[in-house]
Amino acid sequence: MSIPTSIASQQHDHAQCISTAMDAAKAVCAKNGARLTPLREQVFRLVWNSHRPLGAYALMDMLAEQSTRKVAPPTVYRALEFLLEQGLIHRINMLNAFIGCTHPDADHANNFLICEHCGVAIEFSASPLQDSINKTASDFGFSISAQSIELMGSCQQCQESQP
Amino acid sequence: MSIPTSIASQQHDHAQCISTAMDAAKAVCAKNGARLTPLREQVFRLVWNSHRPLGAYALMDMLAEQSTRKVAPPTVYRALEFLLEQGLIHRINMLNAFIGCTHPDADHANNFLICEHCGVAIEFSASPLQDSINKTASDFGFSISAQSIELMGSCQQCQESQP
DNA sequence: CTAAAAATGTTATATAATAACACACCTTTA
DNA sequence: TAAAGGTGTGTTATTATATAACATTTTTAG
Repeated sequence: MSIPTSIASQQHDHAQCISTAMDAAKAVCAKNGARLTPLREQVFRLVWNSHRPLGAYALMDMLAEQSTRKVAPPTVYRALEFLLEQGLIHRINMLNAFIGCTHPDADHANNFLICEHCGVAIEFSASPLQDSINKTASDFGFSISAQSIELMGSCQQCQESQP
Repeated sequence: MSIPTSIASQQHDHAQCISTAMDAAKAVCAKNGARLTPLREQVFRLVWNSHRPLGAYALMDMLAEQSTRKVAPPTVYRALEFLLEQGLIHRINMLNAFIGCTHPDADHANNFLICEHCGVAIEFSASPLQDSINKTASDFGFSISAQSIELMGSCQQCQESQP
């Protein structure tokens, strides 16, 4: 498990959280020779403003608010595409939404627990799960190029507060 | 593994395949006191016409072809919603598309291998995988209400024929 | 038979994503 | 330095996916 549950509780230092993500992002881009332009960084920060997946149009509205100038869909989609390519964010397919990757350097498990009450998504990786996935694919002679594992439900706190 | 790989090969008796699915669907609806109306059955058959996930608008076009009358989106979306509720089809989130469920009576694992070359999607279930999923959720105190496991890649035959 | 419920038809609209082309800013190099 | 090419962004239009809201028909239940 790569992420402590406390993230879901909003009881963590989120400024620190963003700062760490920002540093990691810069390192990744430097390593890849990719340019984290001001626009891309702005979108990245917006994505990281919460631990909730955000839709492209929500991000676009936030961008527009921040920059006074009009912002069109391709602007945000291109930034998102770049961030996805660099492995700095993930797309949550069940929600058509995007969320910051919490371990951009490690293996890219891309597994999520998503709370349908508070909206928080927690990225996790678990070796036995991945082993099982790989074994299944192997049994079918299937070669995996991308995997999406999304578990929708209720996080611990929402279960406790909404009985 | 609930589905033989041979399904992917299109070397199976697909008429039989549809017929079996149709019988199972009728049984499920009977059990649930749900009405498999002509329209819903028509959509179900269209979904089952291949082992490839089909988009709602593709299904709509097929419906329109079959029925001479004009068909609007809500028509097909409502039928799809019904079939989803009854567990007779699944939605592939990575593709915004729908596919027939190959084991509508059993537990609903909802796990897919999807070939990006031939488009065939194979539903599978694997106990160790599910155990691992459940353990992860349990570790986080997370209660799962819906799960989506989609593995995109290349099936055995496509790997062999496209080296 | 009649009222309520369920299903379908119909029109409009919301939401998500991309295509196509223009322009600006580099950097390379001739 | 100027031309050429690449990359990133702006802009407009369009495509793709999905739902809201209300009218009408069909089915079921009392």
